[in-house]
Amino acid sequence: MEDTSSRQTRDRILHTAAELFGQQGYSGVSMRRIADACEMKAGSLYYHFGSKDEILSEVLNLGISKVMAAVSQALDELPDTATAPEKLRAALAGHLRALLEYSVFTSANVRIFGQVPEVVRQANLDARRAYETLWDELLAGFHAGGALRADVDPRSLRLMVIGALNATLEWFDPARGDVDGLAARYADVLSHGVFRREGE
Amino acid sequence: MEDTSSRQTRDRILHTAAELFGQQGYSGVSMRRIADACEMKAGSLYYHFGSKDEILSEVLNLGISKVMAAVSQALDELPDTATAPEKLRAALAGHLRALLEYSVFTSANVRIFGQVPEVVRQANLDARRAYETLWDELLAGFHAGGALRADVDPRSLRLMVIGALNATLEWFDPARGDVDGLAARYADVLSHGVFRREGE
DNA sequence: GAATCAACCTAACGTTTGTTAGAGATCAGT
DNA sequence: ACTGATCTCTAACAAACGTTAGGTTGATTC
Repeated sequence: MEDTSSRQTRDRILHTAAELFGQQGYSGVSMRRIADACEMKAGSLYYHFGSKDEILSEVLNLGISKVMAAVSQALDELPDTATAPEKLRAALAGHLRALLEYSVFTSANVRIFGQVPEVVRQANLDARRAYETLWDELLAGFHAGGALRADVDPRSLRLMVIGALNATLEWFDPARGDVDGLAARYADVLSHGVFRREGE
Repeated sequence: MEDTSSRQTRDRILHTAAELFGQQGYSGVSMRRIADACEMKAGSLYYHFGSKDEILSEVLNLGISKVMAAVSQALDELPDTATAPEKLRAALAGHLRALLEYSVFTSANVRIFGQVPEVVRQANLDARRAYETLWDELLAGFHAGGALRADVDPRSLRLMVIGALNATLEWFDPARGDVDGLAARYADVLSHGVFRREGE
């Protein structure tokens, strides 16, 4: 990735568009608003992108690749001796950091994917499936290793976990709370449940 | 609530708008599209509603009141002898039934609340707070009764639970799965966690 | 049967939408 | 100083937007 001035404005457009899409929805944001926020005119956007859909598509794809990289890295940094609960917590933290801390693309993806034109949604599905596979393999490892309870389906668990994480976007403010602490609490509840055990 | 013919088309407009808003976002749906789906002309909508925002506002408020009624009823139908896990499961089932099975208003609310004009969001906040209080009281009851683990904060738990439930909207298809079963699995994971206990 | 009313339609308003063509600006290489 | 490429602007296009005023319809009331 070269770092020309053209590339910089291109990135700025994508970053701005992701922010606005996440706040107001796809149709709620016009090309002129994006251009305004980039201190440009609407027509100039078309030098860098062929259409509004093309911006959206790139925003969505970036969203998945960022969160996928974050989770992969979090898992890679773990020692080989890490237990299943430790791996789970690391993966949660990776996902939450991308979602809440540094990736407007990931948060935009989560927020607007459901209301995006069919064509663009299709173009994002491959990336999404790859990310889901990452999780499925992690959870399948837990399952195969006997760490998971036998009556917990790994695939359903993936949907539940990722869903629960994505929902934090609606209320968690990273400026007022610690993301890693949040991940730890989620991992704890998921691992051990919320109710006191008998005999405690 | 009288059942005049005017009231019926009014309800039809609200129902249709909720469906479309949930699928395409608020700005993604025009008055003409709503009117089309209702077999009317756009201008006629203004006989029943003062503006598009007014439709949206009513959709959002209906969404909360429906899910609140569903959870209240699910809890009321429980015998007084019900345990904390049983109450939790009943509340989850009520929320999920409204969200996934019969209330397009609730699902629309969950999907678009984050990207709605400021004024309309404010107008929905009172209802939302009332619903949150319902959950807070339930969980505070668990806490006071000693059912909850001491290191689990009831308020954080509420955010986690409702978020996890709302996220099912993105993948669960009520035509292909059993909502009560889903609620049972969620309640089970939340209650006891996903990992095998030592000594099992 | 004339008058009244609720419910809907028609036709238009001013604005905003995504997009395009072509004209300017900026700057590096010669 | 000139050329060419790169980047942005201006100005406009047709279409769609939310909204409104006034007319048409069919049923109800006197």
